[in-house]
Amino acid sequence: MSRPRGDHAERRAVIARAATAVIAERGLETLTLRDLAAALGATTGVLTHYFPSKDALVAHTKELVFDACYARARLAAEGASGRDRLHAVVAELLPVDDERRTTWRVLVAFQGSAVGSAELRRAHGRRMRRWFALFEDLVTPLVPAAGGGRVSPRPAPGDDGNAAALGMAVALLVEGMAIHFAMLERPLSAARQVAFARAQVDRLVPGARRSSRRRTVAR
Amino acid sequence: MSRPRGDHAERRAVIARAATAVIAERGLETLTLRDLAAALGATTGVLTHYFPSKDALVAHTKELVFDACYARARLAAEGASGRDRLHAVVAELLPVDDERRTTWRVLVAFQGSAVGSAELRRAHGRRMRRWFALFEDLVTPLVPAAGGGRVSPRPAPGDDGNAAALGMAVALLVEGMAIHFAMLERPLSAARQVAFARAQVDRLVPGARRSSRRRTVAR
DNA sequence: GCATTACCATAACAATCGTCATGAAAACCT
DNA sequence: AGGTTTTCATGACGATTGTTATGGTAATGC
Repeated sequence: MSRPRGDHAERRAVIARAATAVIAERGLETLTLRDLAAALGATTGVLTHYFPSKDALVAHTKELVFDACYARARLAAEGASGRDRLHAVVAELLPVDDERRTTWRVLVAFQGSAVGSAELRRAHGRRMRRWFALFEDLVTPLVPAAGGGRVSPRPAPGDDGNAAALGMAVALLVEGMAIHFAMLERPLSAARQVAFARAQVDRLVPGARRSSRRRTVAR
Repeated sequence: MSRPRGDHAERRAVIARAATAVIAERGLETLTLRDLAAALGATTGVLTHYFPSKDALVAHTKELVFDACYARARLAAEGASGRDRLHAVVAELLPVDDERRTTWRVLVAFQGSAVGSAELRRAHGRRMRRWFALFEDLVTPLVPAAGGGRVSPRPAPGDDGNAAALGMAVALLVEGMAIHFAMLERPLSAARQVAFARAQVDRLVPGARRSSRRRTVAR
């Protein structure tokens, strides 16, 4: 048999990227294979060739968008440590440019489309758990005492002041801010977004005392 | 001309309530006038009689859901003051029962459908601003000093540690928690939700020192 | 009591969408 | 070079959807 001309996966990624652009602009409900093909400068024959169905195309697009967003966050976490690392990840996630703005809008569209299907809700929950685990790792070295029950004597299942709960809260707060900024008509400047997000995240994460290393190294 | 038999607005509200149930269960993209009429035990003739179009029906449903949610929050705020008031509003909003869970799921679906339309995005932004204003009111009496620039000497436009920014952050955090809990397959118990939300909100809102009035009056 | 109007079921229409079959052109392997 | 396979355009089909027209029934006003 003959080898495929181009990279099959790369071709699928190109289609998925075009799909993200169309979704961010015209929404997920009005996404049409014909419109998507037109955005690619092609016809629906391309789409049916690389994807068995529209659902498969949309699912693959969703995976790519989330994975890219998550990978970018993990990459940003490698360069620093401590609070700077948390700040770096937050700054990397915020919708400060067109690419990230479309990313968050597409994620919002996918989240909205997940309410109608238990299967999609479970997948959404799995993705959220990955975010929570990531932010738990970011927050753990910042929480003052690991097990020194300051206020809560018992290590509550998943509630009180442990690092897991704090990471979950930070993740939800950052996600909420990113979504809100991404949905704004006139985008907020990157400096405003980063300043606001850092201030609120720092409020949420303890250890702010003795943080007189004001406006630290991170540029 | 003859008078209308029943209350026209009430009939529209009944239809909108049925629409919320259908949307929370099967999603917004798959919402069909025929399905909605079947859920009402009627046919599409009812819908076309009370709404000029499907878009009008959906828009009215969205308004009703948001207004009910917002009114419930304001009502919960009337009974208490100080930090208890904030706690009461948070507990009132969390998806601790089926009704509130469907409310949040429908709100998520509407948020997702708003990404494709600049008009809907603007309406979404207006609704968010109402949430921010409400939470700013809740948080203002809790912020230590009104204008005593503790860290920020200049009153930044909307960034730093003022009550507006804090209210916005609390609103986004609460919204994020509510959405996350509402999307879970197996719902978290009301006690868990309230305990987690209060702990994180209290972490975000200053003045936690001297709050040794542990687990206060609110039941 | 009669005309009018609200209320709603029914059915048909036009448009749109995902899917699939067909076929042609280009690339690949031997 | 020839056969094979990938790649993709084209067009048609069936299903579904929002919308509209039509008609009937019951309630209301005069």
